[in-house]
Amino acid sequence: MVRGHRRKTEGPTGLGLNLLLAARGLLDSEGIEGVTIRACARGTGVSHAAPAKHFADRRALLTALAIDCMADLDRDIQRGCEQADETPREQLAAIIDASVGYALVHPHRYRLMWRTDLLAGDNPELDALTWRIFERIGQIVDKLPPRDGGITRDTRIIAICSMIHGYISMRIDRNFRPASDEAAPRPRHLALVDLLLAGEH
Amino acid sequence: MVRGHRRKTEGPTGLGLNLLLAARGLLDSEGIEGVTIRACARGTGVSHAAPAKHFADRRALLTALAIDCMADLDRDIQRGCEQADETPREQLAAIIDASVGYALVHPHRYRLMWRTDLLAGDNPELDALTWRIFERIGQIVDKLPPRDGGITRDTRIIAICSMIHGYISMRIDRNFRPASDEAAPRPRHLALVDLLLAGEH
DNA sequence: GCGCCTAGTTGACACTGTCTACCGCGAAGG
DNA sequence: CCTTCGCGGTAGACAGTGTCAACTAGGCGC
Repeated sequence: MVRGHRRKTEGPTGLGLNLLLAARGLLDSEGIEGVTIRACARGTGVSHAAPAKHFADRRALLTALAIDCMADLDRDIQRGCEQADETPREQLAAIIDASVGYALVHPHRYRLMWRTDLLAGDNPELDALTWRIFERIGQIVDKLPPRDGGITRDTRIIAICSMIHGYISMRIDRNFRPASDEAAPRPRHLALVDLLLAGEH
Repeated sequence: MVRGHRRKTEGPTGLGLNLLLAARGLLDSEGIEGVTIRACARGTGVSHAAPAKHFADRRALLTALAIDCMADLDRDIQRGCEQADETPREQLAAIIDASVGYALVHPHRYRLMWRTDLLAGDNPELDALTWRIFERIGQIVDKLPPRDGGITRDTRIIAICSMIHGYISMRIDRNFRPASDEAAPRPRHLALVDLLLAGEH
């Protein structure tokens, strides 16, 4: 499968890395359905069964790819947060802005990351990355005044994540009224910040 | 393809209907990947190429199935709304409750409905159903006091839909912290109502 | 009765993931 | 230096898949 001893927790090496590169290209150009083991093999100039030596099956390949993408997204978010003001509102806006931006530029990547039905079920690495992003939201929640009514920190995090994720998903999947969104004067996703922070001050 | 004259706008008939039934069964038991043309044909006791006479390709089959499911969901939502109080809060809670309920009982159906990348791109029937659900939210927004800050009606609708859809998607795809949700004392999705309506009164 | 069209049939093709058997080569051990 | 062994690659096969083409039974209009 993969060489036994490798320093630390490092991704695939050699051909495995090239396969992932090819997979990413296919994902961007043809969508998830286009990421096939054989197509990756062709794109790397290697026989159709070679990838099996690096990825147990297609799930494993897609999972590795999803981890890559999730790490990318997390990096984008981090960069955005660093360049923004420290206030909760600006931090939240930065996260939303970075996420929406990433998803609109790489829709297939965003879709893949969350399609856990296509990925390996038990995946600590992906879970850790997801948790990191959630926790960024958690830090924002912590800066907000506490809420009454038995609404827990977790619930507030989930609510924010849900709205962001739902908005992005529906944008990507074109579920909104025809182009009612793309043409908005001020990017609509920034209005979400106002709505999320309503009644918080 | 389909018989020329049919009264009004009616779904497939005869074998086409049985194929859809088989498809729904496969969707529920094996997920989207399991809904294959040949499996539907087998389940209906017909040759592997027969479905082509009723559905141009797999997309068309999945699209018809998605329309069925969306109509189901809409019916559930309607029933929920009718049994609830007229207040915006109760109406919104009813919509969320019905949607979450439907999605948790039929996760694959809910997933399929929104995977427009798998469905036929141009689909007025599905669009109309989606719009109907959106508009139910719109009616609730209309009952709320107006908001300042250049937040349009559309934006408010989109925000609410986004949170609901995002929450459901992440529940279905198990993206939340391990089971942190299923065990909540009061169903967490009802807390979303409070958060969505924060600062609205 | 004659066509013709509809809805089904079988068969084929290219593609997929996955399994098996093979093989070459470099490193380890004696 | 020679042997052995396993890693990373190869080709080939198998069961699926969607889709297309050719064929056929049967009912309808004329």
